[in-house]
Amino acid sequence: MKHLLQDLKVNINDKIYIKDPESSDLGKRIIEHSILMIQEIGFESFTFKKLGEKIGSNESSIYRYFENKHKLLLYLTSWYWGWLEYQLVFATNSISNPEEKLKRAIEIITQTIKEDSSFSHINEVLLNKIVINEYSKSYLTKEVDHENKEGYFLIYKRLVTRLKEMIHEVDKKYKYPSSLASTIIEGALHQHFLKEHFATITDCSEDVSPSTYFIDLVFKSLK
Amino acid sequence: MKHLLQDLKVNINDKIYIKDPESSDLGKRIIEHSILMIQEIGFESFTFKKLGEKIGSNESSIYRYFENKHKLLLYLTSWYWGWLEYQLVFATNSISNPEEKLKRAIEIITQTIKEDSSFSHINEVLLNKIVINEYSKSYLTKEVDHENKEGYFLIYKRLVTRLKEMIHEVDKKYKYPSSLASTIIEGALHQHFLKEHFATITDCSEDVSPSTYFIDLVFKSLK
DNA sequence: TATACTATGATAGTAATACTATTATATTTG
DNA sequence: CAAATATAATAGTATTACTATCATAGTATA
Repeated sequence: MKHLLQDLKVNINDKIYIKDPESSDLGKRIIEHSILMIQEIGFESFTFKKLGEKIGSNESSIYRYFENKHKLLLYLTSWYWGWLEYQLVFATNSISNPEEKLKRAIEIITQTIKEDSSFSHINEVLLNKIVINEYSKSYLTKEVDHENKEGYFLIYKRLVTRLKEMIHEVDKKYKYPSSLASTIIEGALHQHFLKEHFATITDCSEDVSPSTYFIDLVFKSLK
Repeated sequence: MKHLLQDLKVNINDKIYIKDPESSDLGKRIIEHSILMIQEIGFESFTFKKLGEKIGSNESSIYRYFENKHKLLLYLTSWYWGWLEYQLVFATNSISNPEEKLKRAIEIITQTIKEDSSFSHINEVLLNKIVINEYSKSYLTKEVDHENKEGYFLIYKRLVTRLKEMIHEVDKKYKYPSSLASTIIEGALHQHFLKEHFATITDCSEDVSPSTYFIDLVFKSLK
């Protein structure tokens, strides 16, 4: 799979950035080190000034790529969802049995990302952790309706819709395929968070993965 | 019910505040107007200075009640979960049939808060909206483990645990009662958010309430 | 009734944040 | 080689998130 993904470019809404970070060396360093830094100190403490110092560049140069750190977060999380969508399509495309296909899809979506894949400057393991800890902040804002109209959440919504369609294929009479799909995707992030920080209110642990729980939940609901 | 609740005081961890806002007129105005203001302009734009201006008081006086706006958010959301816990216990206490009890519990937890109840200075309708839009931000921080140890999320975790126990009473063999309980509570907030802002990825709407969806989901999973 | 204590308010000040603007310099391209 | 472009350096602004100090009004107490 690695070499196939090598040349894949996740297509991100170009209103999210001012200058495409994939188009230059500095841009790639911004992406690479913003992931490391946000994971390390958290999104609230992260600033363009600190990032500039880290990559031996200047605050003002980073502002030429992204309007502000909120847009950078939208970029990173869009990239993540786009990457996950690719994993999903790639892994399920050849499966014809709808139950098997859905099961595999849930596994992909709820898994803990374990190893680095082929994008040299993007660490998906850390990016997954950032999504768990920060994704909600990208849409829980007063600007969400406007940003949604601009298409900033398109990749995420497309992923939910893909999952919804797989659910529908398994049970055409099930009444809440969209809600179930959005519950799986958001709920998986939440269970991963609970596992790390509020272990008493989840059954997920070293031994029980969110995948196991969600597969059980979904297949009991269908048919 | 109203007069019964009248004298109820939600018991909040006293490390969350410096001075109990329930103990003075200024304190109550801080709570009342912070709810109005956070709902109006969002938590990010909300500042103690603006709040001071609104209530004809001073920034420095508000700092005598809360260390910072994060702690104020913890206070407001703890109050909300405490209030909801009371609603839950009150409404389900007399029900002996476990299925009925659980069904009623899910209804309480996933409902849209519709009318003002008896707390004169606290608007639960707006507070519910704040919880939907801002609650995640209170725990998606780098300080979460420390604050959890201090007991800042106790009421929330207790509510999840109560729901978990009700699930367990319905199906003692079900393997994921905690995860299911936390999924319902977090998922309900999420579905309410989607209904308002991302209607295409939910089945919840004017006609279909999150309650309907979650009751279906839960009872199909049990027994 | 004097005084002491408490709550609140007013003012000032600080470091950091989140930018914008301008100018300088290095690199690429035509 | 000139021109265009990218990046870096520097400076400056308004706002935020506080802390500290002092003044004052009201209440409790001796």
